[in-house]
Amino acid sequence: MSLTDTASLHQRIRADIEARILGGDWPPGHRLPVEAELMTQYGCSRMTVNKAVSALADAGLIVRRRRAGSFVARPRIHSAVLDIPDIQSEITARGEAYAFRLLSVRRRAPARGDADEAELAGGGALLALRGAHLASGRPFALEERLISLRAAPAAAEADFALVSPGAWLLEHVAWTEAENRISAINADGPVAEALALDPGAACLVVRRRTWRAGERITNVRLVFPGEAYELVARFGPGQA
Amino acid sequence: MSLTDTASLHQRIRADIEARILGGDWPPGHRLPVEAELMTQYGCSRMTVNKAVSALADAGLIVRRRRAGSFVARPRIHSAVLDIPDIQSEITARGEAYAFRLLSVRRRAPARGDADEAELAGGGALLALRGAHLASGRPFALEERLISLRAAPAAAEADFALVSPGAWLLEHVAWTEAENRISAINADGPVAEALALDPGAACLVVRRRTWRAGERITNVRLVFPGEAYELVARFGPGQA
DNA sequence: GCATCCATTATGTATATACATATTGCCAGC
DNA sequence: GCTGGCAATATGTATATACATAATGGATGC
Repeated sequence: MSLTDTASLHQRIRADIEARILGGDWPPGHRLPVEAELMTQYGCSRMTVNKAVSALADAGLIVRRRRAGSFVARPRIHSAVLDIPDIQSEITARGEAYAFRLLSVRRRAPARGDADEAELAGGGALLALRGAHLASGRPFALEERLISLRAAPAAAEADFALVSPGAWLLEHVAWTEAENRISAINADGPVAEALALDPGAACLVVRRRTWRAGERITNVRLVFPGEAYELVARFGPGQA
Repeated sequence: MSLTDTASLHQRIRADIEARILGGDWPPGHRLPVEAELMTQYGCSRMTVNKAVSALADAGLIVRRRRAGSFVARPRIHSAVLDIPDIQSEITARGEAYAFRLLSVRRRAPARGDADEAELAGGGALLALRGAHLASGRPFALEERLISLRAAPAAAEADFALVSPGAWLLEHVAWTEAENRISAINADGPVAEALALDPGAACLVVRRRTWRAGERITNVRLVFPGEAYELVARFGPGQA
C-alpha cells in the first residue's frame, strides 16, 4: 500500500472507499455508510470524512443526496472524453441498421514469446475473436479481439453472435483505464475485400488496451475505412 | 451571472478566480493573492477560501506550493486524456532534432460561405499558416492552421519561424476545450512529396478545433505518415 | 564570496461547532 | 385509503482554532 502510510487521513479514507468500489465490494447503487458512521469507523471528525467523500463525489465515483445518503454511481455508457467508441450507437445514430457478424471464436493460450499477450492473459487463457460490424448490411469495421478469461470468465459463456464483444464487455465488466493507439494503414487484399474498398485505400486502425484497477481485461484492434469514418474526441485540459 | 446569486460562497469564490484565469487577467505563472488576503477580500474565513482554491488546484487550473504561494498553472504540454499532441517533445523524446519550417503566413478574412471559419473569426480576421514539422531534418508532419486574431491578437506579432504555432499557442493562450477529428487519407502528390512518401501511402489526419470559455481560438489540420506515427491516448471513464 | 542554518511564511490537515437545506417517511386528519 | 404537513435525518456550508510541513530568503559565520 503506497497511500496507506504517508498520505493524509482524508486521502486514506478516500482511497479506502475507492478501493471497495473499484474492487466490486460496493456495486453501483450501493448505499455507503453515513458520515456519522464513517466518522466512528475511522475515528475522526465529520469534516474529515466529508472531505474524503465529497472528493469522490466530485470525481464522479459516487452520488450524494441530502437526507437519502451517498450511493455508488452507475457507470456511464459513454465516456465523454474519447469514447470507447460505441460502434453500434454510432451506426444507429446515422439511421442505419446495425449488425455484428462473428467470424470466429477460439479459446487459446497466449502466443509464445508475446509478452503483451502473456500479461493480458495473466496466467489464464484468452478468448480470441474476429468479426465485422455492419451498417445496413455493408461492412463498416473489422474487429480482432482478445479477452482475458481470468479477468472476465463470464465471457466464455456469452454468445457473441447476438451481442458484439464490445457491447457485452461494456455491460458486464467495469473498466478504469484504457489506452488507444491510432494509426493509418493501406488496406491489403483481405482487409480491402472485407471492407469493400480498393486495395491500398487508407484505413484507420485503433488498437485499444483496457484495464480494471491495474488488471488487463481486453485488447482490440479495429480497422475502419479511413475516408468514410472519423474518430471524434472532445476533451478539456484534464489532469496529469 | 448564473453562479453569482444562488451558489455557495466557496463556489462563487472559485468561479470568480476561474473567470479571471480564463479571461486572461491572470496569465499562466501569475501568483494569486495569499489565502489571508482573499479572506479579507471576500470577508470570510480561511477554510472557505481554502476550499475554493484547493478545488481549483484539484481541477488543475492552479498549482499550489507551500511557502511559495498559488500560481496559475502553465497549461500542460501533455493532456492525459487524448493529448494535444506536442509534436516537438515527441520528436525530441525519440532523440531526434526538432525544427519547424514555416511555409507561409497570411492574414485574411474568413472564406465566404464557410460558416466554421466565420465562427472561428468571430467578426475579426484570421491568421492562416502552413508549415512542416521536421525530425532530424526530415519532414514528420504537415500543419495547416487558422488562428482567430480576435481571440489571440498577440499572434499577429509572433515569429512563427522561431516557435511553432502550436507551441506558441500553448504558451500564450489558455484553452478550456478541444475537439479532435481523426481520419485517414491516401497521400496525394504534394502531400506525398512533402512527407517523402510514396503516392497513395496511408496518412493519419488530425483536425482539431480549440475553444477558450466558449470562444473559438484556432483550427489546425495535421497530416502524419500513417504507418510511422501513432497517436496514443490514455484515459479513464471520466465525467458526464 | 559562499555555504549553512533558521525564522518566516503560506499552504496542508484536522477538529469542534453551528446552522442551513433538501427529502424521506411517518402520522394525523379527513 | 389518501393527502397534507411535520419531524427526523443526512448532507451542505461556514467559522474559529490549532498545529504540521515545506520551502524561501535572509542572516550568519567562515
